[in-house]
Amino acid sequence: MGRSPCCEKAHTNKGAWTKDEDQRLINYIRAHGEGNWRSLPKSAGLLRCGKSCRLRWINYLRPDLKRGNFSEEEDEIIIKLHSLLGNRWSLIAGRLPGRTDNEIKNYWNTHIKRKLISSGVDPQTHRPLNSAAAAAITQLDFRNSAPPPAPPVAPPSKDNSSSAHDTNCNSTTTEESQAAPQQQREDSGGDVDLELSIGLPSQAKYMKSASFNSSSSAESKSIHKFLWPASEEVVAPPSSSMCVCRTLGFQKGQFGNCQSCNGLYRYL
DNA sequence: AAGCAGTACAACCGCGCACTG
DNA sequence: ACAGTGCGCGGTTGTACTGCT
Repeated sequence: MGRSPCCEKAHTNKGAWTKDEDQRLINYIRAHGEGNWRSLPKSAGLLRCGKSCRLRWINYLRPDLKRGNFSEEEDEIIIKLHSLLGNRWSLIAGRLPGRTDNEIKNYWNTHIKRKLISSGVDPQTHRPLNSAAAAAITQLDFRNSAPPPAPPVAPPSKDNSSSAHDTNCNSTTTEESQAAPQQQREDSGGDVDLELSIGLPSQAKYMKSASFNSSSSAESKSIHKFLWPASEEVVAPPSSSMCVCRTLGFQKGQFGNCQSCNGLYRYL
């Protein structure tokens, strides 16, 4: 049972976008807004896949994009968030206005990874490189008992990356999720200290993932912790129900006060 | 100047989830 | 409950650019 292709590949352009194509896309979105990506190319007179249009707009043409080099501060935020979230680029991008997930992902792979390695830090575990092997062995020892205190970083395989990470987050308490940053602070001489506290973003997609089967109160509390701005205290919502911040009318990715739990939440 | 290797980043691809009928 | 569709995400690839020999 195959998936229907997102577009007629035989009649679509591929590769670099021309200025004319960019202009058509910009004009169309200005007039009609974002969305309906599948039908957009035809309506806009573009011989492109809808997905390609969406990507071009989000990663390159959007007017609110901040082009140019990443600042030192942005570097630190990315490193910090990656240590907490792993390869959740879209979530990391949500904390960096004007930056896209693709941009951050590329920047990570080409700059930060190398920077961390050269300073003796494993970019996946955010631990000192020479102790990474020991950490792996330690994790193996946990396999027969409780879930290992794995670093909050997605493993390379996509199939189990999100599930492993989600499982970790779901049962993760604040102190657990801060273990890696704490380690990093010690390892990097304490130059990165954004005081970020974090838990699992309460996205329905994560709640519904195959790995999410938690029902304990502690875990259901932890899944209500959201990405927190620096220096904000993590406060779990008072009830185990879904936080209502999805209904408060925030723009996607924005932060705001949740009237239900009186906390600062990010609308996802 | 030419060739090569390394780097940067735009774009593509496949998959999973949400939504809808 | 189920299948089809659209969208978003993360991983990967392709290619232009840059620096070195």
